[in-house]
Amino acid sequence: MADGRSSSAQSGENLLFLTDEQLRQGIEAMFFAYRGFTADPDRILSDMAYGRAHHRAVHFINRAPGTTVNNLLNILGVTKQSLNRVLRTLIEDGLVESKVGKADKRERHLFLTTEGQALEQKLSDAQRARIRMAFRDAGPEAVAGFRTVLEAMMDRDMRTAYARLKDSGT
Amino acid sequence: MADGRSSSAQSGENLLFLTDEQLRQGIEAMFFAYRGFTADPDRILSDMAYGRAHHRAVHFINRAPGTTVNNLLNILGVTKQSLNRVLRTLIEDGLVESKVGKADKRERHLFLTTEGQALEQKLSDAQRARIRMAFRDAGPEAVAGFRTVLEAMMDRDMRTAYARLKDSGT
DNA sequence: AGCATATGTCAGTGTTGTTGACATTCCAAG
DNA sequence: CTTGGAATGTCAACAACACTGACATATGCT
Repeated sequence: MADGRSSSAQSGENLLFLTDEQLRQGIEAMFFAYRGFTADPDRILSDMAYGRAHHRAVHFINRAPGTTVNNLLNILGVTKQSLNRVLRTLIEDGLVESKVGKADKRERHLFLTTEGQALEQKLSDAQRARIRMAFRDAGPEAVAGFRTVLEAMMDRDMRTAYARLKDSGT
Repeated sequence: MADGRSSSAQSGENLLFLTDEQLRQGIEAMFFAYRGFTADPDRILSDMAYGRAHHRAVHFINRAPGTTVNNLLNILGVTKQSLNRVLRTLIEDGLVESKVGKADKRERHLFLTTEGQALEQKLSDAQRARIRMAFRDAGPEAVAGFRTVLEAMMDRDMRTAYARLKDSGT
């Protein structure tokens, strides 16, 4: 585990894709790609008073309208103080509406206003355009592999959250 | 471009993997996976006075020993002030050594000390362990697709930086 | 009634990023 | 040799986003 070539070679099979060198390339690819992944929305947001955290909130509220604060907290994996700061500004600016729950009045259900939907569209369009191009260039098999690997590197909690969103989206 | 189903259907071919729904799932997969990607090193770093930026600096200095500050700046895509703060603490703590260039004495060439290499190992091992597991579970074809898509979503600059690193690693 | 849950809020702190301004060192062109 | 520009370092101020800890309020459940 210390020679830097631990996980490769000497295994009859074709495990060359598990070389430390290959892993490191995967790590660096992930690093560089994530920058591209966020670059377009970031550019749009930097002109406004919002940041990446607002984008994430708006994205998931749009994805699951009526979601509760607690649910959003779990998906985003941040503290309620951190989320609250973001939500407050979004509500003040009229992009998000917070409705008291009917069944359980402690809960707040979150919705995008028309204006909020407009922002979500704008950000999504920019991000999707890049991903669409990347997907198209890479082809369907590559995309399937991409998704498989990403799913395999999620934490358990994230994987279930991801699966729940995925299933609800049909 | 506004009906949310713009890029799918009506194209004789099998372009269902370019549906807005599929793109959105890819986006969410990327979001959740990146959290897993950084989770293990982040845990280690949180016990020390360092953060993710220190990890990145140490990673790339280890990757290309003797690299200049300017080169590192381009790879990391941050301002020199931001990088300088990180480098200063790493140098003060004896993890990184900065040597004045021979040919051009304005340049500083960066190297990891033994202690710095130890930290890099610790962080890399944690991160690689997860990626290795993900790669193994997904299999070589999926990994190839993963890399293809990631590369396709990089900015042009990042793609060349990535390629340069990749080639130098043989 | 009493405890737990869901949410909101205040105060403080840390990491990482940004701009802008300025100093130093040094190569290279005139 | 002087001057302009490149590479680097440093200082100050600030913003975004995360954290912890503490506390308040309203509500639900037993």
